[in-house]
This record gives sequence, structure tokens and C-alpha cells, in this order.
Amino acid sequence: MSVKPTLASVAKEAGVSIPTVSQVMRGTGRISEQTRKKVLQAAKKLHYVTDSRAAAMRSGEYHEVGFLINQLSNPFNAEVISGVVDLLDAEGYLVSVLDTRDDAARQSRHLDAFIRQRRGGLIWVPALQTDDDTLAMLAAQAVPTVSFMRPANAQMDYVGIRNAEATAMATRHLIELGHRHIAYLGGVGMNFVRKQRVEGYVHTLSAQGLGEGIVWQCPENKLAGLSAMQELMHKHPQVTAVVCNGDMVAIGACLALARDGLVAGHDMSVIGFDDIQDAIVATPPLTTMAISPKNLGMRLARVLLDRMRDPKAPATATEVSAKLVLRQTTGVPG
Amino acid sequence: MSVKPTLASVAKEAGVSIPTVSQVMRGTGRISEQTRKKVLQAAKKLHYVTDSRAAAMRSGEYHEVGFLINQLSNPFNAEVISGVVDLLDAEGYLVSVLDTRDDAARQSRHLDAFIRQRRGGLIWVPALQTDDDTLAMLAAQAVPTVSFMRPANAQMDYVGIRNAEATAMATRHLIELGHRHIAYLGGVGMNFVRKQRVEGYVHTLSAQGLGEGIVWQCPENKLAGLSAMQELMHKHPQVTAVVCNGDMVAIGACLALARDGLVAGHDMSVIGFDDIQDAIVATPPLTTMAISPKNLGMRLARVLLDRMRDPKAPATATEVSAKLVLRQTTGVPG
DNA sequence: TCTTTTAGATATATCGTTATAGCATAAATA
DNA sequence: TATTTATGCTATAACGATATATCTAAAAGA
Repeated sequence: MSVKPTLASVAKEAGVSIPTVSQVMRGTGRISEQTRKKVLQAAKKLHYVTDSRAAAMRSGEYHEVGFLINQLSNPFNAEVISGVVDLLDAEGYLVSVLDTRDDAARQSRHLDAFIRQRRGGLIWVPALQTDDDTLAMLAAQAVPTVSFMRPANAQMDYVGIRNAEATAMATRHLIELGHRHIAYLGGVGMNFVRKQRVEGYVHTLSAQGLGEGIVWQCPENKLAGLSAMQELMHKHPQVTAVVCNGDMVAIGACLALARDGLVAGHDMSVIGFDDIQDAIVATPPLTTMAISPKNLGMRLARVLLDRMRDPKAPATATEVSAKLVLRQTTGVPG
Repeated sequence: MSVKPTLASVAKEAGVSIPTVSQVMRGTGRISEQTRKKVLQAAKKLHYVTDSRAAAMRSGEYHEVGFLINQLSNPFNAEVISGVVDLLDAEGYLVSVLDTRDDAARQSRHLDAFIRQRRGGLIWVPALQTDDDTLAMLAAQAVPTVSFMRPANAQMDYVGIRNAEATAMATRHLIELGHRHIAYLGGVGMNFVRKQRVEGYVHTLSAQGLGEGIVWQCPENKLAGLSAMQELMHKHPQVTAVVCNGDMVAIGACLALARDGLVAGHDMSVIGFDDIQDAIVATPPLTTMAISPKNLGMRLARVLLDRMRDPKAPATATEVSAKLVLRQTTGVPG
């Protein structure tokens, strides 16, 4: 294997100076057609590729952004990422994804490494337990940053979901179907998103005089949803409907029903959140609060682009609404 | 927002020279305890974080690696990634994930951007239609690279799966159960992985005098698996068992059966590949050729580490075996 | 013919680090 | 006391690129 090609080696190969090569590569300055060809040929021969870190160091222009996500294995997130990448890719940015797994220590390490790389911008879902030191560090670095799902503070752009509105809508839907004992299932701890969602659920219940509700925890995956639903049914047999924190949990809940020979939408109503691809092929197909993850991702990307172009503009907060998508897991109480 | 802190600003704050700060930050050289404290305090106050690009440029040491994956939304890949990250994170490397979506043009753009960043290492699943130019470019850059799933060429390390062995095992299992009309379902085009898997299937069939088999294409997701299975059953009603290219397709196939009121493992045997988490909670639970994705990821990481430590060592090829995990989607012909 | 303009290239400084060598001052040795 | 050695810090050059200024030769104008 040869050594990495640099401007210097290309310049030598083409018999010109280093700045000349630099100008040819970027299409700036006054260069004769003859020299241009000579340089391009040499660059091609040596497989020259610009060292963007060295370039960025001098020019101050960064075309790399990072995306710190809290759970890479969640298909909803994967689709958001694809939306972000689609738009930023078209604008000439490289998007690198890092998985924090919602662990503050891991996030801190990743964030440190990210800052060390001096990328152009950052999108992140602040991990649970994110401490003030981390926020102070991030602010000190002056990196254009957008918070996703969970707002970090008022000085930082934020893109998220109207969570309370969505769960209120879901709960209302179940009440209108005639349900009186509705539980909330999913999510762990009282993080921002879950707090909002639970609030929307609780407020709607109490506004209708249906008590304080039943709130049940579980991690965001199918297996956890399955066993949580089993426990819930055992402890609270009067429940006839559940609002779920996410589709994975909702699908898990439906699996629990199926194991007991029950049918979702008939014996028990289940409503999800996210509208992941699995929701459509689930049996029965899942009624859910739909977010278009791809659009959400593109919105995120646009906010980040705006921030990078104008670092001094006031911070923005963007919230998108969820839409109730009726499929077959909700119905009148059986 | 303040300007980004540098060694120079910390040096000024602490009243010492730039090299002194550099030495304190890295714990090298001879520094008095007094100066050390002074510098650390100044660094903390300004939230100084090393610019790793500038550092790497001088020292030649890179602690960032990239992972170009062909499908981020596939949970199997997500688990492989988590294995890679776990090990490399512990060794002080930052892993950035890029999604090529198996598109050669997108891969080419990402690879270019990656090379421009001069990272320390690369793991990639060469996209379908990867051209020789791309390989030549990569070779010219002298970046430690490991190919995953699909070998790029003999000069490059490779970590993958014993595909033919696995599908042969799967096919043999079905034959032993008494099946005589076994189809192969899933995958698109004749890429390396699919070719090997189909070969394992075809050889086993013909060795048993069961003809050439039926090979059916479809993308690696549940919905595609569902409709492909419907078509397959319509065109080839004699088929009683299918070997699938992946669990997503297998689960989709089971959904197709359920829609027709059929039961996998009884009316039709289905065997998957990967053993993703969904395989366990599928109804019925999926029989599959299991790979431990996390271990695979850690293996990958170790090969990359070895390569980075010794760039001149001969290229290695590592293949892991799949294990038949019996659940409920295979049984005697109904 | 002499000056001015312009095209086409290059010299030089710089970005934020690290590596190497060097230079004081204090301590240890002869 | 003179010399060596160790300690603690700094000057300088480099990494690979870009920005700015400069320089030469040819073309255009006076």
C-alpha cells in the first residue's frame, strides 16, 4: 500500500506548486486549461482526496455533522435518521450516527470525542440524566446544535412532538369508543417525552371524570411490552384499553393478548405511538398515533442548516403533531 | 456564545506557553505540580477540548473509525453495530455509522467524505454494484479496512458468515422432517451473501435428488416477505417449506400464512436467518439459523484493531458458523 | 518605446496541534 | 569553586490544507 496522497505529492507529480493544485481542486483562482488538465490527471493517478480536516482547520468550513441518538435499534429512529441524511447529504454534509443508548456516561464520552473532531453541527437526543456540566461544555464549544425529542435548554434549537396533544387524542378516542378503564403502558422513568405523554393521558381522563388512571412502566421493545401487558392485566383486570408509549410496546402488548387467546381491538383496545413499519404488518394491524419520521428528520435537518448558516439567530422550537391512524386494535369494549 | 477555546487561549489564561499546556493535557513531559494545576484550572474554566483533527494531523494517531452499513433499519445490523461500538469504545475509539442503503453512488459519496476526514479505520459492507474505481481509491488511501459480510478482494480483511454451510443445514433439517418441495425465499440479485446461501440450499437439494429447487427474490423487510410468500404459494402450490434469506422475510412469510388462515410449522414450514429479537416474539416463534450479532460485531472490531496496529500483516478472512435454533415454524409436512 | 493591465502562476503566513531540540535555573557531583 | 546533571519550561518546525499577497511575462494602451 502506498502512502496517503497529499497536495504536495500531486503538485510534484504535475510539476506545479501546491497552491495551484489547491485551486484546481476547488475550481477557484485563474488557472489555464492546460495546467488544469495536468493537475487533474496527476490527482486521478494518485487517487488524491482532500483532507477535509486540514482544509476545515484553515477555512473554518465544516461539512460534517453528528447525530447522537438514544436508541439506534429503534426503527422509528432509523427512519428519522434516514430523513436527516437525505436532506443533509443533498446539501453536501456527511452525517455520522452515534448511539448513546440513553446512557449519560456514554453520551459524555461520545460528545467529548465529537467535540474533539470539531464537526460542523450536531443533532442530539439528550440522554436521560444529562448533567449541567455536559450542557455547559457544549455551550462553550459554540457548535451549532439542535435537540431532538427532548429540549436541552432555552438557548438551544429544539425539534420534537406535541406529545400531550397526541396522547390526549388517543385517550379521547378510546373514551368515545366507550372505554372507562384505560391504562398507560410503556416508557421508563419520568423523562420529558414520557412526562408529556402521561400528562396528556391523565388530563384527558380526569377531565372526563375517569379518575387518575393507571401508569405502567416498561422499556421500549416488544418483549418488555409483552410481559408488562401480562402483569398489567393480572393486577388490573378491569382495564379494557391501553394507550402505549410506543409501537414496539403496543405490538408487544398485542402479543401478550394473543398468548392468552384474546384479540386486540375486541377483547382489549391497544393504541400505539410512532407508526413504525411493523405497525402495518402487525396482527391485527395497529391503531397508532402516527408521526412521519422521515419528515421529522428532514425538519430536523433544516433547522440545523439554518442554525449553521446563522449562529446568532434566536433559538427556535418546532413541534409536530401526531395523527390518529385507525387500524384494527381499537374498538368498543368487549 | 464564546469562541472555541484553543491551546493558545488556555496558555494565555494560565500564563504559560502553548507546548506546556499541550503536555499537561496529555500527561507527558516534565511539569511541576504547581503549573499543572494552574493549567488544568484554566482549561476547565474555558471548557477546553482538544481538537483531535489538528492533533491527529501532527501525531498521525487517529482514534475514529467509520462503519459503512448497507441497511441501518435492519435490527440485525443494529446489533452488530452495538457489538463493534462496545469493543472499540472501550479501546478509546469513536465509531461513526453511515448508511449506504446498498446504493453504490451513495456509498461512493460517503466513502469520499470518509476518506476526506482521514479517520483511523473503516468497516464496510461493500454495496452491491461497488465498482473497481472505488476499490482502487480505497486501496490508494492506505486506510485500515475490514469488509463485513461481503469480501471486497483478497488484499482486504474480511469477516463474514459461513452462509452455504448454514443454508445447507437449514435445508437438511427440512428434508429430515420429510419435506420434498422446499423453496428459497428472499434477497435481491445475486450478491455474494445470497449466492452462497442459495448455493448451500441448491447443493443440498440436488445431493438428495430433490431437483434444482425454487428460488424467489424479495427485499429484506416484512412487508416484502409477506407479498412474496403469497405469490410463491400461488405459483408453486406444491411447496411445503421455505428457507428464508433473513428473519424479516421469514416473519413476513409467516404473516402471509396467517392471513390465509394457515399456521407456520404445521401447514408450511418456515426457517429464517439471523435470529433477530423479533424472531422470539413472532407468532409462532421462528425457527432460524442463529448468528450472535453482538459477538460478530466484537469479532469485527478485533480484526480492525489488529489491522490498525499492524498495517502490513497479511489479510485475514474470518467466518463464523450459524446455529440451528429450533422454535415452532418448522415441522413435518402437514 | 514606456507604462499599464491582466492572466497565470507562486511565496508566505496561518489554522491548532505535537515532536524535537534547546535554554535557563537549581541541585548534585567532583 | 567549577562542572555536571536534572528539572521545568519554551522556541521552533512540522502536519496538509487555504487565504492573501506577490511576482513574472505577455498583452494592451499611451
